[in-house]
Amino acid sequence: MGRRRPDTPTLEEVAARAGVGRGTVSRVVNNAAGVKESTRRAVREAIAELGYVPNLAARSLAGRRADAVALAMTERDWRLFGEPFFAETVHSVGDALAETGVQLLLTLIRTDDERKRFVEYARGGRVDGVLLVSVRADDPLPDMLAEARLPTVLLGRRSGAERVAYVDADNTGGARDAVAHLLGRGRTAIAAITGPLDMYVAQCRLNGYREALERAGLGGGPSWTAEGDFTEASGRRAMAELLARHPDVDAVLAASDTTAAGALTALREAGRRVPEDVAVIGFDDFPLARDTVPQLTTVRQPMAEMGRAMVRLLLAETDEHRAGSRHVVLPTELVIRESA
Amino acid sequence: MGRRRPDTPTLEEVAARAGVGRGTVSRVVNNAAGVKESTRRAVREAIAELGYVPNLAARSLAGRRADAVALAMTERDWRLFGEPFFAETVHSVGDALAETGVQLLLTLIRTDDERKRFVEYARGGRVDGVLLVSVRADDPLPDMLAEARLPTVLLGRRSGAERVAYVDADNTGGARDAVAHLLGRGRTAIAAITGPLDMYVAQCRLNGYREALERAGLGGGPSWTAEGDFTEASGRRAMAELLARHPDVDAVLAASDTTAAGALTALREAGRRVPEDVAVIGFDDFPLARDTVPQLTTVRQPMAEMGRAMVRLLLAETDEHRAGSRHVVLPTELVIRESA
DNA sequence: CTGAAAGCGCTAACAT
DNA sequence: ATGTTAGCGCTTTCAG
Repeated sequence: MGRRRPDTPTLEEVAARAGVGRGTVSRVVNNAAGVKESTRRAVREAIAELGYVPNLAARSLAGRRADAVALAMTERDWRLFGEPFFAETVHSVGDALAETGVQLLLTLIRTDDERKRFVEYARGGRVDGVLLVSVRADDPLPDMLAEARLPTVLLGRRSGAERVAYVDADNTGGARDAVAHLLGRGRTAIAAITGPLDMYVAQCRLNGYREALERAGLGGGPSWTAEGDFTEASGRRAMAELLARHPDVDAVLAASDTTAAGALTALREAGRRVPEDVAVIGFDDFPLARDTVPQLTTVRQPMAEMGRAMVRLLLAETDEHRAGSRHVVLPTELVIRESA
Repeated sequence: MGRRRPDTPTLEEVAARAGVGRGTVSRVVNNAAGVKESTRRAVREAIAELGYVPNLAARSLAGRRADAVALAMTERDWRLFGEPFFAETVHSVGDALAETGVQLLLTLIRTDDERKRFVEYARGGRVDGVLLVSVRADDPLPDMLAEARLPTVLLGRRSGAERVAYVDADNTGGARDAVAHLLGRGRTAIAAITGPLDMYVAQCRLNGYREALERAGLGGGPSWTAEGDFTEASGRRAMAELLARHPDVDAVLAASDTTAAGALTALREAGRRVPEDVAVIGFDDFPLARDTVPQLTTVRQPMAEMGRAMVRLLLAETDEHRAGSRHVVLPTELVIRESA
């Protein structure tokens, strides 16, 4: 056996010190019912005196939870790291987890090798489950995890027929509402800057955009959309393209806050006024964007609820409760700041 | 005991299937020497057939490494998440770790409660060590970890008398070189936008700036410096302040790439030309900034080496090798793109 | 309400 | 070269 840390007291030592059995100490540590208050206090005292901290490896091994969940993201989405969407996701999941005493572990997966290693890590019992953020439709990771029978929850579906548990917003409805709003304000030359079209979320928003236009008998055609990747730079580039193709554009639906910010820059560079001349609506509505472009109309995703829902689904899978549906779609909300 | 996963084979089952003892299987799994090639192959086969994956909790408990290290960051530095510096750090640490088969876990620590929980998690034996990024001078976390005798390595010192193992760049020297370069180009009205002055890295860069000026007999005075926080927004604001105080400024040393980008924006807004009119030097030199402001002169930190050094120090502490110094200061390098 | 005892799956020493 | 054995520290029945 490897060296032990002689400065790390064990449950047994606490028990000896408190003059009780190990089982009792275990019960106290885990806040289990059925321990006389005086005993409980004595044990607590011994714990404090010895500076006892439970060995988590032993605890996992003995069969309880790992008390940790992983939030994994793949390399292609690495830039999400800098996006408010990701920051907000981590925050909301962290908040939801805080109450449960579960440690949140972020992992970045870049190569297939790392993908494999991560699955082994997870299968090894070091996490209770895995949260996956905005996975590409062709990413094998969710299936690898499912095959390993690991509780998994996706933020964002990979397709309309997603079988892994997921939490998503009503992207189609949100886009439809946004375009309907613009139409209601008299805009008719409405363009769209999409997200990466190999992501279902981007397809949904594009569909919502098209549906709203079709209902108004205004089919836009492919030249009215440009693909971006949620970043500001892509929004700027896409807007420039759209302006070149359609100088008469009078409104734009952008894939995200950040994309919208990029679009605004391009519009200003082209000497267009926002929103008088061209109205812009973006998805997300994060504080960052709100500060930067206060006049922006946005479609809000209920981030806090999404985090809560993800954690709820994951814990349900962990407990094998199967409590309710494994799929959650939350409503979006149009946030109007200024007449568009 | 809680439910076991009947679909998760154990070492023992592999041993039975391969017709060998558990010890042999363990040796094969851990690539230990001293196993006949034919046996090794037989065991590998059994492993594949059963889909065996080692239980990491059991492995840790039995005394070996946790095969994971945590990279922790505190809430105040949350915005670093979006900064290339942080992304680059994670990448370089990830690369250095990839060769060793150790899982990198990122953890965000927001409250004192989470700080405590994280220390318990780490003390619980779930990580071999902790990497800390740009800690504030007054953060208790490093000391909490040291007290728990957990291998810890800081990226960036908290002070000149740092006792915890660290990796840092020669910030004073880098700033001095940068200012010397500017002086050599005939610039004399040189301002500085610093990082948060409760961070040692910011103090060092400020000192380097002052030293270089003093050597040239050009003491700047406090009105020539403005404090930022490494973000672009702070750089823009600080530059505006400096311009208001000293319209005759002809060069600026910025705390980071990103800060420099903000300063450039402010300069452009004020109608100044860069670098003809005002030369700007930023720290870091990341691809992002290079793309955005190609004419920027920068002081480069050797990120890849920093990652390697952090991992090396951490593993040395883990192995109790105490191989060499626990403190590493790497040289910076002035990257000149255009005459300043 | 509490103590004793049986593992959890693995590693590392010790035999063979 | 390989099998056997003794724990690692904890949770959880099962008796008292």
